[in-house]
Formats: sequence, structure tokens, C-alpha cells
Amino acid sequence: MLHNRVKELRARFGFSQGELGERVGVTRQTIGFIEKGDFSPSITLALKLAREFEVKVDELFWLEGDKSQ
Amino acid sequence: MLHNRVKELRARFGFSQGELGERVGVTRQTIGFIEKGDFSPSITLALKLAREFEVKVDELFWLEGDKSQ
DNA sequence: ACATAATGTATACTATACTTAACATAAAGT
DNA sequence: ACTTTATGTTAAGTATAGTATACATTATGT
Repeated sequence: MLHNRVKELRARFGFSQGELGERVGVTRQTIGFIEKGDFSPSITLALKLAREFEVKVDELFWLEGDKSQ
Repeated sequence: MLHNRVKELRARFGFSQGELGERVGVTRQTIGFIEKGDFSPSITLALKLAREFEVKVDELFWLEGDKSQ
């Protein structure tokens, strides 16, 4: 099971779903689906999101029960 | 453009493509394709690979021209 | 020389990420 | 009251991740 902090960080940066989507090259629905946990994005998109929020991918996405690192 | 160090780290750990695939739950062909750069895996698979090699996702996959962090 | 294990590659198939379009709701501004 | 902006959600479509099967090549061991 995959978890993420996209919604939290997006709020912190004051982006709308549409704005964030535009910045990383996807639609607002895609951002919405990711926040909802509906699917596991590609590593390419995950890297772009992490870059946008200036965090490491591992801080943005993690697997259930994976406290490693 | 996405780059990765899967082949290098797999060699360092002495895994065959088949073994590594088994450990992270995909086929050997999928590992082969990733090493070749044929496609961008899901963040879920990327997290499992990083966990296997005990590195952060960002150290295993990165975007072309992205020296950040 | 033969067998086995690992890899490269190709094709067809299935699963899922992601898009497009649409409609509904709520909040904020005029 | 009306408009605008942001979000939730759904359904149908397209693109691509990932599987299954198969065959060829290379390296290693006997």
C-alpha cells in the first residue's frame, strides 16, 4: 500500500491541483487521483513532484509499513 | 529523460535479473526493460528496488539534467 | 562437445497510469 | 443573486507499464 504527502505539501506551497498539475505536466484530475491514493504514479512524475516541493521522493511517497531509511 | 543505476547495483549485490525481479515482484523482463531505460516504472516498484538496494529512490532514479539535492 | 544459467530481444496480451469531458458542490468575491 | 475558482467524482478513451511465451546468444562448468 502506497502513501504520500502530496496534498499536505501542495497546501503548504499554496498550489491548486490545477497549478501543480501544470507545473509537473499532468492534469488536475491526475493530481487529485494521486492525493486520493487511487494509483501509483510513474517514478518520472514522482521525481517531478518531489523536485517541485524540494524534498526527496522517499519523503513524498512511501510503502505501508516501511519505516526504513 | 530518466536515468537509473539498477544494473550497477544489481551487479554489486550479485543478483540475476530473475532473482531481483522475484524479490520485488516483477518478471525478469521488466528488470531488463528498466535497465535498458525502456520505460519509467511505477513509484511503487521504484521504492521496492531502492529498499532492496538500501538506497534512496533519488539515488537510484533521476531525471536528465537534474542535479538538485 | 554438451548442459545450464543469465541475458537480449521480439511479439502479443493484460493491467493500469493518465487524459478528456462532463457534472456537481462549496467557498469567496462582486 | 450571480460569477469565478477550487475540488470531488465518474465514465470512456489512449498511452504505457508490466506479463507470458518464445527463441537466440553468451559465458561457465563438466
